[in-house]
Amino acid sequence: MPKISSSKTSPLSVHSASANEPPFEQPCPIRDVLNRIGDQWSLLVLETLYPEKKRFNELMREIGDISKQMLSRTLKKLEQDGFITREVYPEIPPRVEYELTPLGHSFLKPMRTLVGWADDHHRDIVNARQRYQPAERQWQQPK
Amino acid sequence: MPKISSSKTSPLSVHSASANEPPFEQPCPIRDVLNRIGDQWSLLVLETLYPEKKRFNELMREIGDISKQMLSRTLKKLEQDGFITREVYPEIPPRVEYELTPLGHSFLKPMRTLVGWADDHHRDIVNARQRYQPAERQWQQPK
DNA sequence: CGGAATCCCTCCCGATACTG
DNA sequence: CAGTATCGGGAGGGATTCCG
Repeated sequence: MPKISSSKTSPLSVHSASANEPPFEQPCPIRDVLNRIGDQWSLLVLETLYPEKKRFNELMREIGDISKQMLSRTLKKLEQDGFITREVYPEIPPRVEYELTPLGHSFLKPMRTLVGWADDHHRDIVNARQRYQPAERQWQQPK
Repeated sequence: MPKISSSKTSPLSVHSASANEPPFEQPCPIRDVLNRIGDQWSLLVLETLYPEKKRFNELMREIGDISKQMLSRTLKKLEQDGFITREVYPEIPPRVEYELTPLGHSFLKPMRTLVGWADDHHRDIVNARQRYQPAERQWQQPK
């Protein structure tokens, strides 16, 4: 079983390295991956990019409630990590297309396993939350 | 295919509701789930809890670099969502045991699919990052 | 059209101290 | 032992503006 924990003493903090010091070896693969796709938008962008390449504004429209900034940031991160490619066409007006790489495609499978689970069990989770009582913790709500 | 996007106009923000207004229906299951397990510690705690129940300080020791506060918070969230149970033994000194629920166990499978993928492809990602050049973005680094 | 720069604000999370 | 209260820094992310 692959490890999730950090290696020994090293903190797991995946501080994105400064510009001139690229992130080299991460102590833990899964943490590293999660810190990329665990954000608000990455999964959604990857899914939207399937199956065919799309342009920036296409993605904006299809996703609907993402800001330009976040779409831009997300795309750049995904490109950096090799999940997607970015192709610029020297036209007026400019056109930029994003497309899944083989790595990106291969990621869709485990991702969908997780998405499927989430979909199947979301009701259970919501129900659990509603049933949840702060329990026998005997302190009072502060104020 | 289960949807990832938000439903229509509703923002995806999964603002944890205020204390007296529990989070009812989330617009998107996968987002909801990701916002729980996408944090720094949840996956690690779940994995550490497998296969047998463990006590608070056991978890502290095994994980190693988690603070008491974050362990406490993480456990509470996982308990709320029905991934784990919390059992308090009225002893001196106190003893509290955490254990995976069936829901928690069932989550381990898709989770490991993802972990496995991360493990298999982490090298590719690291390599992609190293190869990455800011590319043909034609503006100059601001200072 | 496809971004980048800036502002700002909200969580996340660590460190510490205190409690039953 | 098993937490909670509190403080505070920093990352995440929305809105807007500017620029090629």
